[in-house]
Amino acid sequence: MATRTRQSQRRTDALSRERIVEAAVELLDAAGETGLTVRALTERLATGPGTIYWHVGNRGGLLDAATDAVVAAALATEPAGAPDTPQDEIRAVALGLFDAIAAHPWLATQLATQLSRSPWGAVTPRIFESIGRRVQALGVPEGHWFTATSALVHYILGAAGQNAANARVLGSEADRAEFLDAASKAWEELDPDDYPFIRAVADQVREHDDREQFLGGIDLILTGVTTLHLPAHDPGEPGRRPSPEIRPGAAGGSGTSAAGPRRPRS
Amino acid sequence: MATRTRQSQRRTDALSRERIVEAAVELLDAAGETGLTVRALTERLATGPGTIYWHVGNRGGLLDAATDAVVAAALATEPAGAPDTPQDEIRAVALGLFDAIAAHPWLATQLATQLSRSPWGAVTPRIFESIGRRVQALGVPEGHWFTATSALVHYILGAAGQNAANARVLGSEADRAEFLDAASKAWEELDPDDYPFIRAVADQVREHDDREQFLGGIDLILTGVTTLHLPAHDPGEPGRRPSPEIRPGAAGGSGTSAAGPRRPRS
DNA sequence: ACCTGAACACCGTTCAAGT
DNA sequence: ACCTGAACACCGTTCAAGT
Repeated sequence: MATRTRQSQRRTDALSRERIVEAAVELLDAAGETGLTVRALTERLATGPGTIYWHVGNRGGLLDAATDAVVAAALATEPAGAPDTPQDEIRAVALGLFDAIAAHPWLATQLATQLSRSPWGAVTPRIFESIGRRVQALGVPEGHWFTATSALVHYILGAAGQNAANARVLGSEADRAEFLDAASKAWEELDPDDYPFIRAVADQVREHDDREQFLGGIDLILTGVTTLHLPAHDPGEPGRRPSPEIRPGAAGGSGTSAAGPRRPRS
Repeated sequence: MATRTRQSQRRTDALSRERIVEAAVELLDAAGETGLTVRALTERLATGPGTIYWHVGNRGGLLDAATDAVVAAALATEPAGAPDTPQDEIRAVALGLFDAIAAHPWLATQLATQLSRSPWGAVTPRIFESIGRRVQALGVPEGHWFTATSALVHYILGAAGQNAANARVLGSEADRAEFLDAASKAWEELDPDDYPFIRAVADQVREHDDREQFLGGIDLILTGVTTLHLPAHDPGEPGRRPSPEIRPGAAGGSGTSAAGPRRPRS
């Protein structure tokens, strides 16, 4: 399924922007960001560079379009039917992005780049909107909407990217233990005087389950979100608690584990 | 101070790895990641490409070294003297990275790339270690160390990167309102049916203060961290609260605004 | 409207040769 | 040990020319 040799037989149908983007995603999946070159695309689609530029502008536009397509597909898998709690929906959206980034590791860098180039580009608003709406639904006061959504989105993209980096190296499931072992070995080789924390945490990393760990972070932030807003709180100064009391049942807490994500591997 | 024309006069002193990295940082600051080319370096240092490769290997190594140098400098500015709470120290480290990324916008993409390529590279462990040690000091149970540190680090790098992207566009302080205005205008132009959340949040963004907003996110996560671990909690399943009760004063709460960061602009 | 392909400027990297 | 600079393979992009 990977190496369709399309280049020798002549195309009869017209080339479209979608077909070019599709081929770009295939190249990116196969060889990462550096694998997407105009020339490689040109061969795969049996055409000339001019065609690419006519349809998608330049390489940057192509990367944006590929990113957009994959993220849109991931976000489109909305929870079918059953009305979940906002927390569960946030977990579902987060896991959807987590899996998309695991399947397309180039997405991580691409999304980060897009966020720190033109934050109001094509894909980013979609992600913000999807998470932000659920933050609203949690009952978070308006003054915290942006902060809470930012914390969730940045964690999702960052943690998923880091996971994809690990996952990419190991291919088969058999390599997994070996790789994680090597990684935590590398950690343990760091100077114990300079890196006591990392050495202490190395064992946890070796034994953790990716998705469970990821969701743990989501729940941590959700707990912060639902805990932080107090009745007598001034929204004008977000994130500063004027008093140390915490209202217990705020907006449902972080998770009853209901509609919990399908258990991952074994 | 920017355009020292070093290229015409002959060097008398030997070239060192540090001088090359220093020049690389200058190029990156001036023209971003694409501004760092071996040829540009070659001109600035009045030497040939062979010299660069002899000292630093390849372009990737140069980028890593530049990132490492800037981040190390940012982390080295540890709180002098006064014994702060772990929360305040985390805020200080976070602000240090925030400012470093604001001063060197290319750092954001670079750190993200480095994290999602070899997460156990050169710089990343330093950041993890710096934050992780304070998470330990908060009294977080060992099972949550990695999750809590990940949430903080990913938020810090992601939010700082997004801020740097905004800040870069506007140069002078006068442009600021104009730019934020344009940005939130762009948001408001989005289809109201597809993007109700973003439209609703646009005004907040226009009026927010960067650093205050950033710290709000830190406090939100810190609240989650200190709230989530309950006495009767099983560390084996991180992030899932077995019961909806919340212990009030957990480990100090999120912040009394003591030792608060120097107030930003006006 | 859509496609071709030669051509251009630029890039990272190598390496034989110098001191 | 350190530096030079010509050379190579490759890249994104343009554009006159075709259908």
